[in-house]
Amino acid sequence: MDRYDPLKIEQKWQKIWAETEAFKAGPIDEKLPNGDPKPKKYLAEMFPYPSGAGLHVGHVRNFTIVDVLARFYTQQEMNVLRPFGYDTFGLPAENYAIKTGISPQSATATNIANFRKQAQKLGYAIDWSREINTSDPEYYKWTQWCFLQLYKAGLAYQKESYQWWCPVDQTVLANEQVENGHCWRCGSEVEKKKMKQWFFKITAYADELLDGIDALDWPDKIKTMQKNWIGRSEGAEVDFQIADKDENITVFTTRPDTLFGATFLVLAPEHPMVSELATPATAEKVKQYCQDALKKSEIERQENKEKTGVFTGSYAINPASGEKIPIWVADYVLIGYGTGAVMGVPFGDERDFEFAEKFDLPVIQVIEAPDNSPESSRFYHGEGTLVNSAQFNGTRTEDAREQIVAWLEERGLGRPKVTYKMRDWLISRQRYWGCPIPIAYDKDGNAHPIPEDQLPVMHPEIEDYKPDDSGRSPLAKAEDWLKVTLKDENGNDIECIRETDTLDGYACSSWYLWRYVSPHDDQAAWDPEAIKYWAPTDIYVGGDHAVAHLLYVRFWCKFFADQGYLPFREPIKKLLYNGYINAPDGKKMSKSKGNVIDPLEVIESGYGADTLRTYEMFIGPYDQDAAWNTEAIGGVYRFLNRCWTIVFNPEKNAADLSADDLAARKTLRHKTIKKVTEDIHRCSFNTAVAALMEFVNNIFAAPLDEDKIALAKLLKPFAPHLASEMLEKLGSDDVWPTWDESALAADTVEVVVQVNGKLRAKLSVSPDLLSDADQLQALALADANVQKFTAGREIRKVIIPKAAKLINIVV
RNA sequence: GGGCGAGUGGCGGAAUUGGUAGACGCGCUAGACUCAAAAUCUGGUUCUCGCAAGGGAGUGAGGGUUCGAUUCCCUCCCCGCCCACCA
Repeated sequence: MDRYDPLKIEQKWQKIWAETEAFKAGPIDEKLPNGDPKPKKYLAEMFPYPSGAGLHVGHVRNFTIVDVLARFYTQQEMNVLRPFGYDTFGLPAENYAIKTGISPQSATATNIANFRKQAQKLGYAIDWSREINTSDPEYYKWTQWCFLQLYKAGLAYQKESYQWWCPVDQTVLANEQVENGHCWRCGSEVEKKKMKQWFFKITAYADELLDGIDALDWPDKIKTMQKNWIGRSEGAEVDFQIADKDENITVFTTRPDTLFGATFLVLAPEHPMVSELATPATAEKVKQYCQDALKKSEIERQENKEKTGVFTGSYAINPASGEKIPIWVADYVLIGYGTGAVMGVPFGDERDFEFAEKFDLPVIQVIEAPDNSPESSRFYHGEGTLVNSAQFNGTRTEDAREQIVAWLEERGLGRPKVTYKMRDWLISRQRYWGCPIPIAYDKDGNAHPIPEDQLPVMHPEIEDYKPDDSGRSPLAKAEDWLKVTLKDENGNDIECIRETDTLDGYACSSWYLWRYVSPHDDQAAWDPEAIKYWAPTDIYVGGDHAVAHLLYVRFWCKFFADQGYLPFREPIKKLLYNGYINAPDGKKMSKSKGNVIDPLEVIESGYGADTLRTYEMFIGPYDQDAAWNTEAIGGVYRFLNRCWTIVFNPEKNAADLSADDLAARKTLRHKTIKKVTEDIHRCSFNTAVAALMEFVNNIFAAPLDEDKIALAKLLKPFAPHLASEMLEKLGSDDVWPTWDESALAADTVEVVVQVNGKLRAKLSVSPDLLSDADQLQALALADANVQKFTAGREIRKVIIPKAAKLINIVV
């Protein structure tokens, strides 16, 4: 007798799917049989970086979620776009090249081939005709085009500033790539370095990026993280005149109501006015302090919250009180936020209070807390009424904020101001393996865009990938490639040198979801008709990049919508943020710990791809982390084996069911169809699989043909090879089954009887009785066990809720 | 320090709108098949008292609302993640 042989079945169907191009998305004008346009679903995972290690179980979870949904919607006769691609630029390939001498181009090609082969072994319903690769000139030509659009609109610009610099990878990093003062890639401590760099002006969209978050069908966790990252705060700028000088220092504050309590000013060490404010007596000390602060790593600045600072020797005038107040320099003030200068209000701000205590600066109480407030009187940052604030005394702090700003504004000393924690996106990288920036410089150093008809700026092949601390990328070594002749507006030649920095990889991934709609288009980044039909992406699945990538895609979407290239302003309708799969010991899988589970080994050990896929869906809720359980996967295999037996083992086919059994079976079948359908809709994949297991346990001894067909159809998104084999044997199509509400009602229903909320009996009654409260109550009270608890007591209340088959007797 | 999420049997987890706590799976266990084992099949499996029928306890701890709370509210404990001198 045959046995369930997953590897044989899977090979057979993978071959059929490849030969028939089974998962090619339909045309954008595809019609239903009745002539209506076919509804579409566009699903995608966050495309992988194809590492040399191949797919890991985390990829499998991520891709399988997309695959279950893609197959589910396909079986529901929708036009499904389920593409796949590779995010190939980046440091690992380059570091590998430095170590081995194998070029990133060649390593990438090898890794892609391996990833493709592995994804095919998992039976994914991918439209392979749409494969993309960000380091392919056909693709990065259009990344460069996107850059030029941003450049033309003034949203790509150069600025000299202090930047995070990773001394090991020898490149600058974006804020988002610095984690706790360490490089996100190599983990080494980062430094600040002053350099001229390219930026995208993401802050131009700060408000829209923030305001759009609430309406997104995304996990709250991600939404909160994005909000915090943008970090909008409303306040005011206030100008403090420098004493005896005709110059101002402008500060940002969210608490203008406490202005009268400002007893000093503090500037960040990097503030441009610091050296000018130092007096001959303090100059040496100030200079020393600023140099030390710059040298200090961000770690040290963060870890050591003990306030430090130095007096500049200069004074400013508090515009409200007219008092002369000292100007200090301290590293607790950050140059990148607000104006890089703050007013010190020790009474109203804990940090300013610590600073004032340490350096013996005066504290003026400016807020009186409400009587019942337990706050200490030494400082208080809550709401209250103003004191020691001249004409504003007695005003509530909430009102005073507006009034004081208005008062300042009338006198030209201040204005309302909104600031953001989010900075512009630093995009230049001094590395080889990235998309070349399509810019060249003339002999005077002026930047010129490369004309669109000369794209792509090809990535030059070089021998030596090593970066150095020159601040220039290895591209500078490609001498022939460097030189380019451009034309000025009069048609005269300009000799130029190309930009040698490359683009942050996040730029490449900021638009790939749109490339998928027309991946081989050589006329445009994306086809306007195709984008109108397919985009925005309906469901996007990933477990990483909560802020960076997912914020950048939204930014580019809004930008290209403004340019008229996209007919929508949010790129992703629904986001599924899947959890990690950890090692059996609950720790993160890592090569060094030797606890990595290799999905290909799981498949080839005999379990097959269907078991692996189904197990990863069954392992727990998709959005929670889960630990791999080497034994539990056997349970899923046994389940699929039973599915196989039901269809292929004829001995189990003899059904000899009574009329009652047949009716109960019909109810069960329709219930299961409903449960699985609804569970997939709400992405509760683990309970959908559980419902199928329950169904199989119930029908196993005597399956009907209808049961087998329903089972195979419902199973197909999870275990597509086995289900296809079953459907072929059964001679059935794979159209998703529907349930009949009327078939869900069983002949008898169970009603639970509680006395004082405790379960005392279960009654089996006809469904008609559910609406007959009196008779139900009579039946319940007649039950022997119920009477044990009601005997001799007065029945005070009987509750029969509509929503539940339950009766609660209160005595 | 701030924000978010979570805490349910030996384990992973289920309970969708306040209505039978523990679905499904692992593990364990008894039986069938077998010379035997594996595989497979059929039962049992929260703890506890009881031969059983049945009783008592029970969703991190304590309190509250309710006829009824894993679910809602308050206080606290522990774990995980994210942000963190952002004025």
